Amino acid sequence: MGATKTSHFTDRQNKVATTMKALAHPARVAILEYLLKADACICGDIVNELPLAQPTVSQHLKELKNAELIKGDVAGNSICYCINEKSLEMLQKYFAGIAVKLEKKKNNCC
Amino acid sequence: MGATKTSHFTDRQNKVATTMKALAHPARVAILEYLLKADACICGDIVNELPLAQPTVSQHLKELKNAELIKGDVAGNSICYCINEKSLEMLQKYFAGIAVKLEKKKNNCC
DNA sequence: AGTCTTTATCGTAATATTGCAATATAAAAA
DNA sequence: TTTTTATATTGCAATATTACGATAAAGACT
Repeated sequence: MGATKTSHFTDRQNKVATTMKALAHPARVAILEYLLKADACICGDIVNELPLAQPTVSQHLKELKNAELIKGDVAGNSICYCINEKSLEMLQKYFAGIAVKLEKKKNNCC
Repeated sequence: MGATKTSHFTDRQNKVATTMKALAHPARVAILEYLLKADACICGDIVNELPLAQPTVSQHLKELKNAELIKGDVAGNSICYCINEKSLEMLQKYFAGIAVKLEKKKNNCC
């Protein structure tokens, strides 16, 4: 074994897990936070910002893109990566929903 | 190589990534959602709920506990696992903060 | 005491992730 | 067209994760 048994869980649970996995590495968190505060979003800037080699950063960008957390537009010679607002809005709502449910529960256990 | 270069990132970025990693598996998302809706929080119930063997579930529970997303109290013979509200509140605020920053940016790029 | 029930841990095989050097690709500049 | 610049891909070694059978540990119940 060793592979995640995705088929046994709901699409929703797999989607959440996949999105979380994309943020389960400090480099990818750093990329997201950089895109959030920077004016530009050129790949080269991100590579310069991070303490990792260019191929490694490229791989992390690919994973963020696969998870639809960012999108990349060709800008002449380079690529402009930007945050995909929809996915982050989804995450925000997911945790806001959890907070509401927790509020309703009000520690009625443990 | 193969190990994450945590030392090159901020404590905050590593903390976020670690918390996300704990939710980067559908079984752990399912556990969280079960604890959110269930009245009880006994380990055995979780094992019955999930399509995985008992040792596997135990391992996932341990990871959620290490990430401080849940806590486990001994209840006689069994263990009562509950959601750690503080960590989920932290996550909710993290994504709410991102949403605010995105609002301010208002798509001024790409 | 012995037995049952519940949960954790160990050991290990299968698979996935991380990181980077080397190389490929493709548009821009000369 | 050649060269430079920017990014992606390939290949591979090191490490981490996932899953589970076997077994251990610890409280509950005769």
